[in-house]
Amino acid sequence: MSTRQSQPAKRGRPGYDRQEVLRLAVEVFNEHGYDATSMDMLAKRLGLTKSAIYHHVASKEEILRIALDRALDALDEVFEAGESLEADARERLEFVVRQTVFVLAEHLPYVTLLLRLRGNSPAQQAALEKRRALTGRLAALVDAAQQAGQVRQSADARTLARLIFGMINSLAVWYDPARGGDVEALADTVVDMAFQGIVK
Amino acid sequence: MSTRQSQPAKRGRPGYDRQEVLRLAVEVFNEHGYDATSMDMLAKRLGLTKSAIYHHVASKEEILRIALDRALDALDEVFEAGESLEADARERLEFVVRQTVFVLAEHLPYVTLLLRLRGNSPAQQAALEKRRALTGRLAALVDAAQQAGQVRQSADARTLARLIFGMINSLAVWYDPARGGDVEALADTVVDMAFQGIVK
DNA sequence: GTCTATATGTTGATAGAC
DNA sequence: GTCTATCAACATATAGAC
Repeated sequence: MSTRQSQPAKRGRPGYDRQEVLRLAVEVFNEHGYDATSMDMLAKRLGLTKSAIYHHVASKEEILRIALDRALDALDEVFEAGESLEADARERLEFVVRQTVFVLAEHLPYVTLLLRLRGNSPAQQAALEKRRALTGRLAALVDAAQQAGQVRQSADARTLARLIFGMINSLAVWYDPARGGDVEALADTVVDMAFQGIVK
Repeated sequence: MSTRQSQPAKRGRPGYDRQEVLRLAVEVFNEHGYDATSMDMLAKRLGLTKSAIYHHVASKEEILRIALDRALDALDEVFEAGESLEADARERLEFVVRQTVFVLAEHLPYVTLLLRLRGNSPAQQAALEKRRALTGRLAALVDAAQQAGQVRQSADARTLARLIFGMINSLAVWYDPARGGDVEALADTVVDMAFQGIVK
């Protein structure tokens, strides 16, 4: 993952690398919302001055861009893997739903940030566009399962996809990795809820 | 609802009442997020200056408070009605799920605002607290249905309640009252998804 | 009921010393 | 790699004229 392990004990001045700045910045963004977070709040969390942050990153927006890419890349990988599975439509769909839960749980802060965007800047708009694309891909998987007679057709694929994502994405609101623990069980619950609702 | 109808044709100066200021303000809040919305943006939407707004409302936060109350009151009514229904646990739960969809559709901008809060101010924190209370009440309804053997017990009531709300609340992200149209059908879809997933 | 003008603080970002 | 000092822009809100 990271190219170098952090020093065993970093005393005195922090001496942050970009990874650590990113991690803490995303934490603060999620506490107050990206727009409501000032560079000074970031500085206080890092134990630095505002100016010092600009040694690590070019701008507030750059931090956001990198953080969003991390979430989007992880989600993209899930679809990539799911769509190329040698299995029937229902199994491909189930794979994507289950793995998306794992991505949410594993990269929770980054995905949370993604899910709360309003599109107030270029970086935000680009991310929202990619989110829409993912919804489209989920809808395509649902549609395939409908064509195969494995999912009921009383509702259209896009609506079902949105409701499924709605369920999964709600994890960002309430899932606490520190407490929750058993992600496998959670993924089972989500898959059960989704499928026993849409399977014919 | 309102104590007086607006004039048939208001030419020239707008002459807003609080209702209209509220409606437009919530619109702008939802476009950019509450925190990222300045009084000047509100002013421009209203076709007034910043100062003029303060004739209608005491502060930016007051607008938020009134808007949130509107959403919370509507949701509260649904639970009040559902909990006092003379029916079995499953029917009470279904009633609340269905009616909540209607509330979302009818008061969409106000509920959307509520669902996007981060707790950055007293008014926001108070609203989040009330939201948590509603989740608790939904969990209680799910729990009752589990006790009655009408809902499977492989997952705990709170998790199921959160997933159901996650599904419903996602409407705020994608439902477009101008296009969508048939709310009855949508409510049916949501109820079907929720129940055929959790009924034993 | 809206305006201009202003008070007072905060914003993201830069310059330049150490 | 962090600091102090500073900038222009913008924030919420108020005072007082019309």
